[in-house]
Amino acid sequence: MFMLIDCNSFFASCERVFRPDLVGRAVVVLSNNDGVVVARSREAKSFGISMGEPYFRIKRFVERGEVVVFSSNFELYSDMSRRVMRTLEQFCPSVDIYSIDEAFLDFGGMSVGEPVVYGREIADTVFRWTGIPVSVGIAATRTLAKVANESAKKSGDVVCDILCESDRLGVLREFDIGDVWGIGRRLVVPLRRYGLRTALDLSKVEPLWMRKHFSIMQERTVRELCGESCFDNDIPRARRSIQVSRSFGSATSELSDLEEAVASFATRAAEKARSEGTVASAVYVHVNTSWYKKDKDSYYSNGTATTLQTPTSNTIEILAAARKSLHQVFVQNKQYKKATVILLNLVDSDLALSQKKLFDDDSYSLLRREKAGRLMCSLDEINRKFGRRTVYFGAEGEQNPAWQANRNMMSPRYTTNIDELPIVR
DNA sequence: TCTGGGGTCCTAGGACCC
DNA sequence: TCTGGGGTCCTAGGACCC
Repeated sequence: MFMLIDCNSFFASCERVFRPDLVGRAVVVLSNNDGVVVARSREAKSFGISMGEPYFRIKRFVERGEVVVFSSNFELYSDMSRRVMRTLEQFCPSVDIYSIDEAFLDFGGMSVGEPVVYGREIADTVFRWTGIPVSVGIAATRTLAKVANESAKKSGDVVCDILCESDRLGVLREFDIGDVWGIGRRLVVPLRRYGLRTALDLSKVEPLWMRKHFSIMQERTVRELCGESCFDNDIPRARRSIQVSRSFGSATSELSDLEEAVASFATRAAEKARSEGTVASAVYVHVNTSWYKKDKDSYYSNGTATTLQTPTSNTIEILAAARKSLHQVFVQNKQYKKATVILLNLVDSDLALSQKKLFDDDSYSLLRREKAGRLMCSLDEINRKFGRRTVYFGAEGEQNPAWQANRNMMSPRYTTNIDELPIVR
């Protein structure tokens, strides 16, 4: 038995926890740079605001006071997510965090009494302890648990249980094939051509036919819909890449601006790698102009990777590689709107070091690497203790440059910053 | 005027090996 | 007419997820 716990309108719900005056009102949260809508409360959905809708198109609602809008406050959402996940751990020994707002509880063959009652108890507790409303889907496989969760949300219930055969068939029959987990926009088109409309239709397809015409992933989806668990023994592997990218507040054609932006992103990526104990083998840098500008001929998008001689998480080495990549893709007279830095082929740093010792007996270079490693540790420690950017690299430039993203409507970091705690009068 | 960020996996094809 | 068999590694592109 699996339970999928999914937070309702997660980012919007986080904002409402500290703004009870917004309960019952239409709330939306915007992406970075206040670009598009990424979360909507139920009330906002009823205004016809869709996911990914550009902000400027819904601004009129905001100006009329009908919709309340927030810039994204990831520090708050990450902390609230952590609280929700901690709560879930009280209820199941195996909590698989699938994204910032959802987790699979894997009960295996464990008995929890009446599943629906247990599911409701989980939802009640999460709400009482964190203020976040959740929906619960219960089924024999992860894909079916996703279906059940959607179904609960659609019907306005908190819990949907499709463990028994008749419930499974009943829900699948009403479930659109395009909403099935693993069936995206592109696959829906050919599937419909074969006459498949609902999740039930999909579940009746011969799995091997599915593999032949699509891929092994879709074959597994079909099996999962029939109750055969195929995604349950995923060993949580360390991620293989780290990406940091941002759209700019305003476009720039200056190499020096891009150098600063890329250096900032590369620094952030290296910090992430160190915190996870991994080292990168290559640094990929990508830049592009705006896709939406009228003059399509001037659109430019290009990226390239620079290989590191020895895999590393040392900011100094990563900065040098990122700069080299940037210089290879930069061209004059383009209005750059976004830059991306990706650390590629991440491997465990201890493993990489022992290999290096095995094949490289240059003790001087090893000593230098060790010293550089201690320097990075000290940087991280200082910034952790005294706040981000207490010490930083000159290459990152000053605070608040032109390319920095707009985030003009951000709520306080209520739970993570001592100066921004909510005040109760 | 104004359009996000961060991941994963699979497949096909080419280069190369014996 | 007919053109081996079995592998690895890498990359680009396409699909998916939230």
